[in-house]
Amino acid sequence: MTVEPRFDELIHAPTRLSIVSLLTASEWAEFKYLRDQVGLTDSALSKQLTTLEEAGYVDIRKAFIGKRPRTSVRLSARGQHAFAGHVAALQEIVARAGMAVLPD
Amino acid sequence: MTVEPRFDELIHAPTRLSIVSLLTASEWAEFKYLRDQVGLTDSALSKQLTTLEEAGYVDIRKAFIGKRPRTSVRLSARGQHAFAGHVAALQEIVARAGMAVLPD
DNA sequence: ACCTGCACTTTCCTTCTAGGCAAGTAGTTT
DNA sequence: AAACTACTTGCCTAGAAGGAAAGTGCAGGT
Repeated sequence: MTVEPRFDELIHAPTRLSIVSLLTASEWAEFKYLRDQVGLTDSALSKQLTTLEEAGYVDIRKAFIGKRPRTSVRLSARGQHAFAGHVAALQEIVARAGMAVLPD
Repeated sequence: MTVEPRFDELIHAPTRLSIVSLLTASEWAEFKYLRDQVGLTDSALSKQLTTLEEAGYVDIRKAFIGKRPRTSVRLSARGQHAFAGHVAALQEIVARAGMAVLPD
């Protein structure tokens, strides 16, 4: 169950970090939901999802709910693994940091 | 001892994150040491340190060791606090992320 | 006095990225 | 046919990062 720490620049970027972390919490997440949670425009989110998809980190499902299209996204196995690796890398950084005297 | 989580974009950026985390581990760190650890050119590091100094996150000491100038850097109290807050924010993100089934 | 070297700093330049807006696409409803 | 929903793509701008090279200040050698 040991995950090799691997700092992932693609995941690290603030917006994608929030997108990915939202996705770990859910199975399929809808486009509008993500857009509102991360606070992006449709276009910006669309591009980030494309970036994540091209990296193989997310699966994108375009389904019809009734007669309206719905785009949903989830982390792929690769994406989950990359996220876990990135978190491990961050934890390593924090661990190396002495976590010394913190002035309150 | 509770640190309020506060995502800090300035600290989050990869190079500065590594600089700051190196600084938490030491008291005063020398320019050359930092430069080699983070793998930057002199100019790039100099600029990052200026950025951190302007944010009030580091103290920069220019002393003469023998007759040669030595620039050393350390985290300021502000910098330590900001780093701790950022780490707390990251931990919150990780905590919210279900940390679900990780395929090995 | 002059030139070189060290230890950075600053300037200039290129590249990359993110995000907004507006236009485009496709199917749907009125 | 026009408008609307749900995105996607193209165009553009602004900001950030980093390298190369020139600049600064002090020290030592010739």
